[in-house]
Amino acid sequence: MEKTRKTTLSDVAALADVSPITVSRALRDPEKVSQDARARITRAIAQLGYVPNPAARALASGRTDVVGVIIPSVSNNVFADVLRGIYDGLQDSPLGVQLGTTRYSPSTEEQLVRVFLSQQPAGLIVAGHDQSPAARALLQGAECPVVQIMEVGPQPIDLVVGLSHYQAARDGAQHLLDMGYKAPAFLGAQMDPRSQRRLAGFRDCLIAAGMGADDPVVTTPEPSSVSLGCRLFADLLATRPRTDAVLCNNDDLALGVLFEAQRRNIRIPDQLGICGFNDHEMMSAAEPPLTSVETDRYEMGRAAIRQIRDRLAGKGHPRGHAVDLGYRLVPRVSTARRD
Amino acid sequence: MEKTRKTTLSDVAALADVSPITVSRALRDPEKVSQDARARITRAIAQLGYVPNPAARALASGRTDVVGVIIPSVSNNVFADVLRGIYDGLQDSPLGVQLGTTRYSPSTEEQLVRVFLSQQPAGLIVAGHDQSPAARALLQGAECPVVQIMEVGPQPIDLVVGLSHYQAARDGAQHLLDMGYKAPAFLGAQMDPRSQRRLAGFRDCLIAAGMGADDPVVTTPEPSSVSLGCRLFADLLATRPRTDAVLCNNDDLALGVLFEAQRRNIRIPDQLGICGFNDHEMMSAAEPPLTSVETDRYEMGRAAIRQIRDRLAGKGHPRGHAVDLGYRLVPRVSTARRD
DNA sequence: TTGACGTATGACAGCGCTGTCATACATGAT
DNA sequence: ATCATGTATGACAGCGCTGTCATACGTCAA
Repeated sequence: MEKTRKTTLSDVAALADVSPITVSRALRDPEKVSQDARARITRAIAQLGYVPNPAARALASGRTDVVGVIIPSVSNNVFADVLRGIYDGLQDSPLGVQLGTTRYSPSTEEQLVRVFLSQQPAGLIVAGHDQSPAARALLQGAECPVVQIMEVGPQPIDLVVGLSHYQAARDGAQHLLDMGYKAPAFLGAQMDPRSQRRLAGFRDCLIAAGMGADDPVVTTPEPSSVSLGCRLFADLLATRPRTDAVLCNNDDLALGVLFEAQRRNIRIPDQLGICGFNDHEMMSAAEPPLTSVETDRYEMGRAAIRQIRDRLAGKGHPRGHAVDLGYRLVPRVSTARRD
Repeated sequence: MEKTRKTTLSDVAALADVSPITVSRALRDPEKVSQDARARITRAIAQLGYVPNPAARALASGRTDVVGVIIPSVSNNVFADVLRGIYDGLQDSPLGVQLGTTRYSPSTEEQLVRVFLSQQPAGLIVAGHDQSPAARALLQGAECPVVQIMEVGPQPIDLVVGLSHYQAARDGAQHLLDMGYKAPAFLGAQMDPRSQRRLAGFRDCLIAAGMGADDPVVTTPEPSSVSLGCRLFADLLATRPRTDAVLCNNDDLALGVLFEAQRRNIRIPDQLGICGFNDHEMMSAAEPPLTSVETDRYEMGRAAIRQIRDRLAGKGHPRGHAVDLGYRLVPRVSTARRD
């Protein structure tokens, strides 16, 4: 490993005929440096191809330009959309992203929180409200802004951007009843805490409608997929053949249900109503188009970053501030039963 | 910002009654420290809740425990799978991930390469072979292992894990001809360099079959989606009504074609053959199941990390080593034309 | 003229860790 | 007894930057 002796601040300073501190200031706070010096410094930087060393900056200042993002998984397209929002929100800022995935394990999450906080990040984004007590304590003591995303809930750690999964699912279930379906069921995979809340919303809707005796629910802890939607729907039909509608925990499952119904010549929406969750782009393209509960994952990421940037700029919201992004039921043909 | 004066190596050293250097060694190279000292140090660390400062380590050693990953987009499920492989490959290692997205822009990519390299990463993973000359030069001069993923190609920068998109698409096109389709077309979105290579494979297959005169290709630079598949297919039918098969640049488009065909009562596979690309999980679940060219995105991520870890451990492959993961045509009902 | 104040710049020390070299002692071969 | 070798540990300096305080020089009101 031959060291090429990277150019440093001092090299730039020497060439620009100022002290290193002035260069440092010119980089971070150009206002504070005279036009003249700034011009010479800029030229010297270009000439030497100087690139600052983030580790040195972090060590000296105790801060970094990295936002930690801790989510359960990258292959869930919900989080892919959130990440896209995060990256777009970070445009034209010096901030970068360090990403960690928990695989839905609270202990992994706790470890990631510990590691990320040790890097003294500019901010931290974590998914959900179900951190372990130790992780919560760590986050509570963090010196940087912390944003919990995906869900609004009681007892925020710091900032929150999300929606009520309970209400969203409850509205989805109500929609099925409103459209005249008599025996709706719930299909769920990957039953993480948010999925549990959605299930609770479904159940409470049925109870409120006087249909609480039965509990038409098929779930599995397996990760969600379209194939799994096919299988769960098959299981559902085997045990509850009179089911006439399904509220799916997410859109992948809903798509699987559609395919399985097509295979069995079950007519959508007359014999079976289908409602998904999140309103992924494909839902409107399907044949027939599938009803879903729209959530704005992209905006969730953007808003989270906005919270952090505002806070860093000193004009942010105080602790406990929550943004409820809401949701929107998007009725399509798949639940438009003709009576 | 009240500073709580983090506990440092020296604090641990004092408590364990050794010098700071011994603590440092105990952390990085436990073999080199006596049983006895190690036990005392471990106890002291636990007692003080000591967490190392990565910035200080990076500054002193000139290295970090971060692997930079530069990909075009996170919302493309191809890259989501790759990322999953990367994270799984990083299990039980001290390495973390810093993720950057280029949005398919070479200049953004170049900037990310610059920024990431300035952090002196443990390794760098970049998608594709189409970096700008400046980015290539930077990567060539990098002191860390660099892995180009997705695609095998000429003139690797360092290490490569990928497959031939040209060949894969050519085989997909040949499959359509083999199944008796007479007028296959190509549908493409997001025409990045890899897509261009796939298109070239399609074209060369037709030329080899003596069908080169016509050029049945509909593409758009828009990002891919299921809805876009519907639209491109509609466009295709409008201009080339005699088309009897489509090779899609990816699975999203293929799904869109399926839905649009269903809407128009076009029978799959007899009136229309459909072949996707990547073989995303949903392809086998569709009705009818959709033929696709399988690529192992997950393994691509894992293998890339394996290359880096091996290299860091000193037992890696030399510069220029390429792993061709291949591909596999998975024929399903959507191309099983009955003659 | 004097002092108060604002602006541009610099000196100094130190952030927490590791690379390098040195030291102390034990072991075994000669 | 002598030396080479190996093992466990430590001293020292410094990685590249920034926080803090100090300095030099102007400007303006009294």
